[in-house]
Amino acid sequence: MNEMEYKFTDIEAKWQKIWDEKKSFKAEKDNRPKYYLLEMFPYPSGKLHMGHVRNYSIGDLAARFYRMNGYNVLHPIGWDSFGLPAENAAIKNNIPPFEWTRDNIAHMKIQCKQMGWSYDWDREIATYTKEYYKWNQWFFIKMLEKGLAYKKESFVNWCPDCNTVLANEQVEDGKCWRCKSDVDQKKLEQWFFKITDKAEDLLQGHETLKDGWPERVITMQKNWIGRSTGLMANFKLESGEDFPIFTTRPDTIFGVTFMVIAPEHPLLEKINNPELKAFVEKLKKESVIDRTNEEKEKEGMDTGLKVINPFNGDKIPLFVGNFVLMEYGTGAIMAVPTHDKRDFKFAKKFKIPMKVVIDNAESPIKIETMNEAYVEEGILVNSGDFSGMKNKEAMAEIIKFAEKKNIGKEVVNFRLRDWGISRQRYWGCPIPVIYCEDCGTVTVPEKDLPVELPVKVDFQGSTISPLTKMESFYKAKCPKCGKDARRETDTMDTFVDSSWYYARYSSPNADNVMVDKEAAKYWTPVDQYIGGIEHACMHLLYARFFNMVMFDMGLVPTKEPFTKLLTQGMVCKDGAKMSKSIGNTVDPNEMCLKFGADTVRLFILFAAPPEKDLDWSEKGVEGCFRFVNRIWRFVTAHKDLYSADYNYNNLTLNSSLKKVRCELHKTIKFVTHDVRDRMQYNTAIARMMELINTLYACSEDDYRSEAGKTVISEVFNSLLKILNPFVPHITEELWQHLGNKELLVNSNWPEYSEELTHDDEVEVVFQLNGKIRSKAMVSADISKEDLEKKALSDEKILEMTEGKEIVKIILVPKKLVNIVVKG
RNA sequence: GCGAGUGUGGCGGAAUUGGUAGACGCGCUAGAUUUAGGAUCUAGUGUAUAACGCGUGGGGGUUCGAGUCCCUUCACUCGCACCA
Repeated sequence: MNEMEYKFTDIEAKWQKIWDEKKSFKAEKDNRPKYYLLEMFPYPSGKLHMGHVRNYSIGDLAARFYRMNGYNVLHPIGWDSFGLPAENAAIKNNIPPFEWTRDNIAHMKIQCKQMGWSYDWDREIATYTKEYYKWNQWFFIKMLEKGLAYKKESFVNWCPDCNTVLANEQVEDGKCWRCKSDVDQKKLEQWFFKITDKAEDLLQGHETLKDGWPERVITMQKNWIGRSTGLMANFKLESGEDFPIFTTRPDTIFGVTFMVIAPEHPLLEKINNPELKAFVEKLKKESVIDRTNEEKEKEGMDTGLKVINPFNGDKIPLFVGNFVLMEYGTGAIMAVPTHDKRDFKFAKKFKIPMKVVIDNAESPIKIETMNEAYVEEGILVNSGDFSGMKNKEAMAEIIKFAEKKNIGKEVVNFRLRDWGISRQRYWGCPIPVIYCEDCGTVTVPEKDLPVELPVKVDFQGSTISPLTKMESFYKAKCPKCGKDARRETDTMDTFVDSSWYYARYSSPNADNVMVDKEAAKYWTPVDQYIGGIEHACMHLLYARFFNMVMFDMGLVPTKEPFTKLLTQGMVCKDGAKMSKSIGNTVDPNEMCLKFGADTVRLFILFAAPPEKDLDWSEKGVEGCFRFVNRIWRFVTAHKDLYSADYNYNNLTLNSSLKKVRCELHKTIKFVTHDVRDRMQYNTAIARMMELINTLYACSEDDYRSEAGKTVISEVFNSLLKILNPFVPHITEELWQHLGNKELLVNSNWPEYSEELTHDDEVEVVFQLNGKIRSKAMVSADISKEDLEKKALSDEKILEMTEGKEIVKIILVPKKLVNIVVKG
């Protein structure tokens, strides 16, 4: 066997074992500046997929980079281990979710180590352990005490055949994915977190995040929160009863010709009309997504009731409609068909009269010829004293008028809804509440926490949560009066688990507190967070909300949990997202067996910049494998020339060695910049490939000279270090081959000399009217005058400017001379 | 529907501040080496009716100069509150 051969399997296993034994990545508090790098923790689905490989390879590169740059790096991992897939697997294969999850974690942990990711495994956490979810329960109680948790009735997708709640993704075309029966909307008592209480804070926080977060994530969150100022107008029913509605378009209030209420509106219960009742029941069955879909036919029916517009006294009909949601505003809207697309369609369908109140000065609007709503700006008409005003100005004026006349007031409204956390499922954190006939809703006392989730369960092929059938779980004593009572069998949304895990990593084993304040003070906030863009609104908003509450409680030192955020793109193949259902997945394990983890990591970092979608290509992986082999061959072939204590005293370099050295320093400069300032890893790798190409281009004789040995030594010394965060195993092995005793992971990132990055000569282009006509090599420090002279005396330029008038000359040092000519 | 993105060679992508479009890699072509294949090394590779030509989804604009800025238009992708 050739000892020069690159045996990646042995090499990778060897270094993984050494890092593990030496606990090379253990993070402990010390005097160095800390750097907390976190990737969104995985759901233990069974085995790693390429999305994981991408996410964690990006993070690992950064972690290793900051470690080499003198930071005390915290780089932890854990498992988001509650959730629906474990239940589905349990029903299908008759394995309890606990066992399924535990085994998946064990397997994926091995896989993580095989990728060479530098985690502090002593800080591993899993949300399905009682040591973790106990603090979910504790926090829930705190939220309740603060008035930030409450219970209310809310709707769920309900399959009457399976007798169970369905997630949105389990509803396909309004039918249950398992039994294909029609899905109902069922009203249930559910727990909510009052995230709307922090809506203003969440918006304000964006100010502190704007330097570290992608602009588009902030924009998405702002839109998701959807703050709008509008008018709460006091319409009245004919009976005199108050009927307030919220509108963001008070300027159109004189044009209201009908009103619409949500099918869930309580007013409907008072109307005794069997036909209407049946219709309302039908509407209630539609899912929210369908109802708000503009494509979908607008359904509605006249309730027979009339409403009075307090601004002009108009008596208008009240409809019930599927597109109005009880959750938003007051569950009722005023409809202005002439100036709202949805209202227009609805009015046409039900032949409701219309009234123009905003007119276009250039081409006046006529109702008879209107075939769509006029939603542009304009001048108010038919609007009492406000007629003639610009509609934008009228908004504020009408609100002012309403407040003075006491027929309405300015209200800030949010699109953001409170966060429903109840799940009628087994595999989640139990909600620590007991229902007593006498005392009502009673929280479980802190000393009795955690409320343990039983792990020995049998689904018996059914989708219904086993907790509801398990007496030993739901039978409880009331903590207040001691009487027999019933325990809550709903569990928490798994987003609760993932809303504070980043803080837990600072003190993962604390058994008396949720988060150790001192530890959190040192380690949090997360300096760099990395995960998919799909979490832009939900997870990232929930976590920010939790952190604000934890900040208020003094548990964490900052309001915001994640200083910088990187959203990585998807991994695609054949033009579509890699997914099991499409069947275009590539198994990371197989790739590692074929090429080694170093190559797989390198490819995934090289194929696209982190933020963009990445196209998987095995040919591309082979290309990276070639590059890794080129490094291996070059270093092993020249290792006898290396010495750790090289120096350049009294040495002069010939031009090719000078070029090698210049390329080295340029490479260090650009890689450092790309990794630290731009997080643009694909170009960093391209730079290193160029350096390897340069190394191969220089002659053996040059390398074998005294000066060459010194250059080789400097090159190896720096190159292996800058390559290390990308391909940690092979570089560590080569580093050892060179005779170094210290681990490369403990070495420092190399410095570069700015002076050495400068070329003696640069190529400058000569343009005529912006088009390149000639090029020349010039000394890098040529004066402007000389450069201009050189351009004007260039043969090609002389030829082409002959007989023409030179109007202007533009000079960009080291780049170009542009001569502007006339005629 | 609402919200957010992306369009550059045969392909993945590069171009950091408006300044040489196509770095780097894949693929392809030729050569060297090899019994052959593979591997490796070297050279070439946007297009072309070969010109002071054309070229960053299409059209228009600003500028000495536009992939980059502005207007407009088309196509595709992702998220939407019980998947995580």
